[in-house]
Amino acid sequence: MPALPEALARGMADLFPTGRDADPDQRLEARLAESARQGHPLRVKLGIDPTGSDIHLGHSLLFRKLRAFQNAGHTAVLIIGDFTARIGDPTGKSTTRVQLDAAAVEANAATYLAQLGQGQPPERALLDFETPGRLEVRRNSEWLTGLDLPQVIELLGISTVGQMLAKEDFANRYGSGTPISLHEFLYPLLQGYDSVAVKADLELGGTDQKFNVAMGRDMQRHFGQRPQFGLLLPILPGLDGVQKMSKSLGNTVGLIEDPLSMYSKLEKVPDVVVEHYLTLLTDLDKASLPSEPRERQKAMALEVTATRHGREAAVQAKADAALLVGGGSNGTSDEAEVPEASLAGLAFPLKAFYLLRALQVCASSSEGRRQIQGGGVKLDGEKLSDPNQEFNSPEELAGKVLQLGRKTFRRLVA
RNA sequence: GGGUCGGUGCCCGAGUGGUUAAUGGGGGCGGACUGUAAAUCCGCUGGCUCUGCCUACGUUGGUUCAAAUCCAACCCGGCCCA
Repeated sequence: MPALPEALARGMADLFPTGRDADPDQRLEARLAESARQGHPLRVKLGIDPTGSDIHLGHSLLFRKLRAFQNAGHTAVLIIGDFTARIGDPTGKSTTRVQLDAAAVEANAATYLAQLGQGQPPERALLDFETPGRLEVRRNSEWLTGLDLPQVIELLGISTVGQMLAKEDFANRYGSGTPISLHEFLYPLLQGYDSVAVKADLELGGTDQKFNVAMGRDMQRHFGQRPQFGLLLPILPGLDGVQKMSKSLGNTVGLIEDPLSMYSKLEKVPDVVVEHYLTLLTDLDKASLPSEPRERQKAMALEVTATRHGREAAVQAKADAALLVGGGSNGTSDEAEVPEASLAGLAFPLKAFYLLRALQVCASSSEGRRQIQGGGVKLDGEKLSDPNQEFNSPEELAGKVLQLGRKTFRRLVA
C-alpha cells in the first residue's frame, strides 16, 4: 500500500482509524485509492465557528490542509457553524462560553469567507473557490434549526454522561468544580451530526477536536453511514511559544495583517516554535534551509509572509524590518515602509503622553506616561524623557518617526 | 428547594473597620544583555491632556466620622442533601 502523499500527511498529528489491512474503511490510503479508482472525490469536512472576526495563522494550517485535499481533487466541505457558534464549543474552555447572537455570527461568517479568499485573486486565496466541485460552503443551521425534540433526544441517546465526562475539558471542569451547563454536552453531538448531514468521508481538526470528530463517527454509524476518518493537526503555538495561538491570548498573527507586521512578528518568535511553523505553515523542504537559528527563523518568516502576501511583498517586508529594527537603526530611514499615523484632528499644543494615546500607540494616556517614564519611547531616535513635553504644531512632528519599544513605529504625517 | 462555603484588579490569590488603587505570584509592557530568541537582572502594570481629580474589591441599600472589610436584600457559583 502506498504511503499517504506528503502534501496530505505533512504535519499530521493523528489519523484514525488506522487498521492494519488495506480496508478502505480502516486505512485512509486505501480509501484514497478507492476514491481514485471509482472517480468519487472524498468529502473532506472542516467546521469553523464564526465566533471571532479574524482568522489567524493558528486556523490557517487547517485550511492549508483542506486546500491540499482540494488540490488532490477532493471536495472541501466547509461548515460554518452558525448554529453551534451560538452554543459555543466547550473544547479547551475552562469556563462556559458566552453565547453569540445570530447577527454577530452572520457578520463573522461573511468576514471569514473573505479572509479565506472568496472573491479574491486565486493566487492569494487560501482555499480553491474557483474549480467547480472543489468546495461546498454549508451552514449547520440548515439542518440543525429544523431538529425537533424527538430527534434531539435521539442524538442525546447516542452518547453517555460517562463519555462526556471522560472528555478532558469536561473532566477538568467537573473535577475543579467549575460549572458545566447541560447544553454544552450538546455541542459534540451536534458537531458529530454535521458529519451525518454532509456525509463526510474525512474530518479535519486540531488535536483538541479528537472527541468531537470521533463523535461524528458514532453519529454516522448510528445513521447508517460509513464513519468518517479523522485527520488531526497540532495546535499551533502562539507567538509566545508557550500557549496555543489564540486571539484572546493576544499571541496571534492575523491573515489580514500587512506584510511588515506579519514578517516582524514571525521574525522574533521564540526558537521553540520555528520548526512547528515551518512544518505547518509552509511547504518548504526543511533539510534545505540554513541551520543557523537566526537565518532559519528569517527564512520561516519570509516564507510564511510570502504564502499570504506573495514573494515580492514578503521580500520588501523583510528589507523594511531590517531597516527599522536591525542594527540599532532608529527607523528614520526613508526606504522603510513605516505605518503612517495622521496628526490631523489633534489639538495643539499637545503633550507627549497624549500623543501616544491619541495615535493609539498606547491604550491609555496613563500608559503613555508610563512608557515615556520607562524610557521606551523615541522620536526620530531620540529618547523622550518627559511625558509632559509639549509639541506646539503638527509641523513640529510631521515626518518624524515615533517609536515605542523595539517593534512599534509610526511615521507622523500632518 | 434545604444546608453550607464562596464571589477582590488581565489571571490566581492575600487582606476581615481607619495612611496609600489595595501584600504576593503569574502574565503583560518597557529597559539592560542577546541572535529582535532563551536565560538573567532592573522598572512599570485602574482611568483622566495628571503637581490634582475620578472610579474600583458580585449588585443595591444601610450602619459609621470612616467599609473590600459590619448588616440586609438580591444576583451568580461550588459542595452536601433532595
